[in-house]
Amino acid sequence: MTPDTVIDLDAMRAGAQEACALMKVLSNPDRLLLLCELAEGERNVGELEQALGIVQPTLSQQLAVLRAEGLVSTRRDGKNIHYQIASAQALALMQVLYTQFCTSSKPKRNRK
Amino acid sequence: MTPDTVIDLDAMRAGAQEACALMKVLSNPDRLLLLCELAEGERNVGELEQALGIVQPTLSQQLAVLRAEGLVSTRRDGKNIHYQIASAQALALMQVLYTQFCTSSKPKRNRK
DNA sequence: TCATTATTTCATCAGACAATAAACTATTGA
DNA sequence: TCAATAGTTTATTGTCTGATGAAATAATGA
Repeated sequence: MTPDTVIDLDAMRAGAQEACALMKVLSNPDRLLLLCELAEGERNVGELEQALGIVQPTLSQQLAVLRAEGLVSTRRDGKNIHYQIASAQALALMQVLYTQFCTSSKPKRNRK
Repeated sequence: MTPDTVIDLDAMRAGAQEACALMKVLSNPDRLLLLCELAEGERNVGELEQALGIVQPTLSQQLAVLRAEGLVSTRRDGKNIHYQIASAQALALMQVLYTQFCTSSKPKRNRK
């Protein structure tokens, strides 16, 4: 009875839902910067704070979001907690974003 | 006076801001589906409604968002308004999302 | 001009998100 | 055990988003 299109729709919706979840996490400049930084290697919270200039509680809050969504994983080393990217999909997306927004035309944007 | 890192940060922030704007638009399942559908070619509103099963006002509202962000453009033909994708960046992203979330494992999608 | 079809806009309300401050937990070293 | 450092959690509040229903606009054909 139900036509193919309905089946298709369900599959599409499921995919969209999943993709959307990732988009949501990436739709915050701080989180984007965090992933950018982490894309270059493991960092602890202090390093992230210093490199990106995000105030501590905000930073921690956004890291919590990344953790909750499984985009990063952590490793404790004494007082410090080291973060690293844990999602191949996120990494793939970040790569595209990088080539689209950080390398294209714009020569050397030096503002201010 | 201001160290290099600050310059870099500004550039990074600018890029993140821009990328973030696109992520925001993509972080809604309906909009994702709309772009998915449009990625296959021009469609008018009625076709989109039928293909995706999104109720009219919501559909129109989300199309308005896509328009406002310049991700789609329109063309009127009598009573109908045809939509098409107008952003190369969006298209690039959609492609990655498609391979990441729609091709893996899941069977083939053969629409109507 | 009037009715109809196609689409958009407006208004309302509930739920999600972000910035900030304050409190809390864990680890190390004295 | 106490103080200090590194990070996280909680609470508050203002803002943004999205779903929905109702009204408005545009084009066509009778």
